[in-house]
Amino acid sequence: MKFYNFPAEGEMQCDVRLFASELIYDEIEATALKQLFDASKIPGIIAVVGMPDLHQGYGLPIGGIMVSRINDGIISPGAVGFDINCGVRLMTTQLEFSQLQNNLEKIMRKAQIKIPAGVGEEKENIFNKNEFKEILNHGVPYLVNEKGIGNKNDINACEDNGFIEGADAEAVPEKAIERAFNQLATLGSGNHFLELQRVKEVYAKDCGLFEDQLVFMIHTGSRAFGHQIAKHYSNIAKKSGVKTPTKNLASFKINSEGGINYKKAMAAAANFAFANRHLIAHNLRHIIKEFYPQESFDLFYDITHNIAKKELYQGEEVLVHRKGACKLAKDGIALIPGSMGTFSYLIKAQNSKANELSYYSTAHGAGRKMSRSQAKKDISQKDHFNSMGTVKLYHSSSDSILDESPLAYKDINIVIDALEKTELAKAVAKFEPAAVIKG
DNA sequence: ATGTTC
Repeated sequence: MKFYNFPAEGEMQCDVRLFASELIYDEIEATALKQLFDASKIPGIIAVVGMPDLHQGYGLPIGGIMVSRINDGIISPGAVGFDINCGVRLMTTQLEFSQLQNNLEKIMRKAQIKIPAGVGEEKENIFNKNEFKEILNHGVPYLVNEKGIGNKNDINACEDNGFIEGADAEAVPEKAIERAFNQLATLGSGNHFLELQRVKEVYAKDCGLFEDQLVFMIHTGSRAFGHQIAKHYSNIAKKSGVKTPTKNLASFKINSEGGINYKKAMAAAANFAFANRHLIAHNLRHIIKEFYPQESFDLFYDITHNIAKKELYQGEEVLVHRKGACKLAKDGIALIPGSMGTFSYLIKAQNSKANELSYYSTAHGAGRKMSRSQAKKDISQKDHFNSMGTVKLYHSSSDSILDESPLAYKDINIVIDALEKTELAKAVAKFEPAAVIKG
C-alpha cells in the first residue's frame, strides 16, 4: 500500500491523502492539489482524499473526496459537482461480440434516434408533472414498481437501489424543472456517452462477465436539472453560507435551512439521474429485443461518481462528498469509464486498509489532461482521428468533438495502474469500445 | 457538466 500523506498544519483540520503513483504525482496540477488543501481548512472536515484521476475543478477538484462530521459539519454544492449523480451503468447481453455481425450499424443508428444526445437536447416526457415529481422523490423503484418500466434487478443492481432517501421536489427551484422536464431519457454532452463494447479481457473469472461478451455502457447524469440546482444552491451558499477558504467551496452547515434544502434538492437530482440512466437503458433494451428477441438485456451495475452521502465510518455517521470519485459497492466493485474510444474497466477492492483510508472510494475515469479550450486549440483533426483507431463514432452535433478526444485525457491505463500500485483496487475486466454515441 | 458567458 502506498499513498502520499500531507500532515495537517496551519489552518488544515486534517491530513490530506493522495492515492497516486509516482508517474501521476509528477504530473498532477498544483492548482488541483491546492484545492484539496483548501478543502481541508473548512471547520468540521475530518478527511480529504485525492484519487489518481485528480484534476482541477470548481471548488473541490475532480477526483476529490471531502468528509464532514454531521453535527457541526458542512455540506457543499461545489464538493458534489454541477452534474449531480453523474454516473455509469453497464448493461449485459449473453451474446458474443461476433454474433453481432452486421447489426452494429443498425443498432447504433436506432439508438441514436431513440436516445437524444447533445447540449440542450430534449425528448418528450412520457410522464405528467405529478409523475415527474414522484420520480424526483423516489427514483428507479417508482418507475419499476409503480409504472411497470423495467424489472426488479434494475433496482437491485443500482447503487443505493436507484434512489437517495430524503429527496423533496419542493426544495427544487422551479427553473430546474422548467429546464429539465423534457430531458429525462437523454444523454447530454461533454464526456457523456453510450458505447457498444466488447469484454476484451477478464482477469477474475468469477466476476460475472466472459471474454468477447457484448455489453453496453451508459455514462450520463442529471442534465440541466442537477446543474440548475447546483448553481442555485452554490449561489445561496456564497451569500449566506459558512465562510470557506475559496468562494467556490461555499458551504452550508448540514443542519441549517440552506443545508437541509440543498440536501433535499441534491437527492432529487440524484433520483433524476438514476431515472435518466434507467430510462435510456430501457429504451435501448427495446432496440436489442428487436434484433435478438430471445436475449436478456440486464443491468450489471449502476454507479454514481458525483454525490454526498451519509455513511457509517468507524462507528460514526459522517457525510462523504465524492466528486469525480465513486464508492466501492458492497462486493467491492466499481465501474470506471474511459474517455471516448479508450478502454473502460470493472475494478474490485484490493487492500482493506487502503480502502478504509480512502473512505471506500475509487477513481471515476481517465481524468482530463487538457482543458476543453486547450484541447480544441492544440489537437488536430488528424491526430484525433488516428487516436480513435477503429472505434465508430456517432456524433449528433455539427460542433467539433476535439475537446472530448482521447488525446485530451490522461491514459486510463495509468489511472488503473495507480489504483493497483496504491492497492485501492485491481482490474477485474476490461471493455473495448466498438461504437460510441456522443452528444 | 451546462439553453457551452444570467
